[in-house]
Amino acid sequence: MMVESASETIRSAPSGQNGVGSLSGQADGSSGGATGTTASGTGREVTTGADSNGEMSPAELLHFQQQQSGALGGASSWVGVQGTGLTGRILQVPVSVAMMSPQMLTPQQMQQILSPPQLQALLQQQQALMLQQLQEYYKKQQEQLHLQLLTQQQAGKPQPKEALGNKQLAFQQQLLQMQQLQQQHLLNLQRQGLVSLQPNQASGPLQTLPQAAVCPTDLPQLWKGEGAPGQPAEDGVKQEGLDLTGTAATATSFAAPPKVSPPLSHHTLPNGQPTVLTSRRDSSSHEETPGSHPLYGHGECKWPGCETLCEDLGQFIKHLNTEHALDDRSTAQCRVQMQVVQQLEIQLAKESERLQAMMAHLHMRPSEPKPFSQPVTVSAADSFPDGLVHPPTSAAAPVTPLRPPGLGSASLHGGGPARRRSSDKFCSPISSELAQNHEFYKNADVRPPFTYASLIRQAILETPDRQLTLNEIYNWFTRMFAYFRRNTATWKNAVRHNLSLHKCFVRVENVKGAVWTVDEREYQKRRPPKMTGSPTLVKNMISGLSYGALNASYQAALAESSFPLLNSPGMLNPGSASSLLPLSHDDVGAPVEPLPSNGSSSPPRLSPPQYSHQVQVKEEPAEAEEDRQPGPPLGAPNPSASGPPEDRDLEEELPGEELS
DNA sequence: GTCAACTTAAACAAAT
DNA sequence: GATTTGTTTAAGTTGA
Repeated sequence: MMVESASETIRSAPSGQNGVGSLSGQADGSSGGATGTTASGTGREVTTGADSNGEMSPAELLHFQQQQSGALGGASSWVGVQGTGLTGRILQVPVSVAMMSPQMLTPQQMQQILSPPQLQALLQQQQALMLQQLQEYYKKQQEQLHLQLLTQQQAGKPQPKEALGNKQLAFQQQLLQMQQLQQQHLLNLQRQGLVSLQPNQASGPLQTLPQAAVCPTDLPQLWKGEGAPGQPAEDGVKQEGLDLTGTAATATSFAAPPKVSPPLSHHTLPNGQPTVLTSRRDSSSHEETPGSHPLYGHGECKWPGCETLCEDLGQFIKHLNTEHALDDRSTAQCRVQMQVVQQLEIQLAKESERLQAMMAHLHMRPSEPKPFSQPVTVSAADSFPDGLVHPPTSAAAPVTPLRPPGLGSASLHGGGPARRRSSDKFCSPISSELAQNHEFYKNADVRPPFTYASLIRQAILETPDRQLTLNEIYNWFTRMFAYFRRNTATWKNAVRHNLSLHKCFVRVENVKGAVWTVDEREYQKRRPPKMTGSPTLVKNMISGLSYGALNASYQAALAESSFPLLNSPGMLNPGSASSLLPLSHDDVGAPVEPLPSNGSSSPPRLSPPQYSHQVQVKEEPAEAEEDRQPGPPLGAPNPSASGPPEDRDLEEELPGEELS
């Protein structure tokens, strides 16, 4: 299908289509096509801008910038998905081809048709053409900007400093993006095997663009001393050669995982991201490490594009002073590296903003933006949810309740019957857990780490009269959990199954029809005897629930979840006072699912009116508690009691009762 | 390895 | 007759 489509596109390409579609189709389906569209638009826009007289309104400029951002976004997505060389190639090809039109041939086809020298000549010609257009465009833009500045100054209406700065910044970013496109284009060609970059093969235009990118303001010191803004520093350009190309490759390869095999060229990509970091250190804390050098590591020079082996630091220093002295070439390389860093910072800001938006969307109460360099640390004293600080009523599964709901690996769309085996019986009180993470479950498509039985029980107990129809139970599930808004047939069947299977759920006929109630005694009977009866086991559980273990588990879960903002107070605050129950042995030894106030430890308090005409459908077991439970299923509301049922349960649930 | 709890799926019947 | 509700059985997984 895709092959046919690609072939069709290829055949029709000469009639006017660009080559993006053909390559996209040939390579891959969706992703390539999408990127291709963006790249195509960018290329078209660039051409239009270059062909025009250079006049571009702010709106057009913004549009152009957005398109460029889109193209870069495509590159970013390539960064994200680039697990294989093929994928990266797929997504990158359209950018190249969009610029290589109108040949309308895939690189492979061109390789078949043309000899390598012809290919290189062709590519260089195209690059030169494209870059010439770009240069022309940017020169005009720069002139226009200068003109505007002058005009505004002469008019005595100086534009607000901030506006000017923004404009220049935008312009700078635009230039940087174009540079990246250019560099990526080169890298694409390398990856496609169309270009085997040799040290002196970096064409002039490839290097002149950075010169054009020189902005009259906002340039660091290193930029000074270069040629006047807008005037290419030809000397520096000519000397850049391979090293600059290598740096350019670095600029694009910072996002490329090392898995991507280097291009056919024998010139390997030098230092990916570490180069960037090294460069930053180079400019900031260079002299703070006398015993080492940020540009020296693993016995080789970390200068972008260098990788010269140096036996020791002395040799490296010597090499550094000779090969990377303060000259035009080094300055140009440093400049490129700065641009790389700037671009990365811009990208970081974008991603950070995106993360904030995502968190806000998920109602995760985004905290103040944190630098990503900040490690995710959880202070056990102040960050644990309340249900976590005190041993959450059970020791058996400390991790599960600690794990921010649904963020654990086992609960995220996990497959298989056992994915939710974080049994409710060993979890923190479901109601407190739900209360804490209500918004999360409500909005995140995450399976709650509770059993159907516990959820059904919770649904019933949440109602004032402790009874629900089946449909109301359904509604509660869908209302409380985004997860249950899909696969309705499955979980509804499970709900019905659980209602029928467990004796703790009692069907009651009343005026409304059939409703379901909870027999807490039966529910508690589901607990494993060993959990309630064995003091030794309880002791072990207590020891197993040491604070440190909790903390470690939670931190591990957090690290696993990659939701650092869950540490925000909104998610992990100590919780309400009601849930901050003392860490009593009762909690530990007691059943995980706390008994409601009308549980076994206390006499049945209220008999809801509806129970007067109830019809006990289910047959109680022989040892049923008719003797001790004269009334209908326990689960009747306790209006007099304050606070969540489980809180009362924790207080009232006595081991003695549980042992029965 | 066994057992209990749990999940999922499915079939079936009764009620709506 | 279609849908909903309720029951039951079976198979599989997991943790104790």
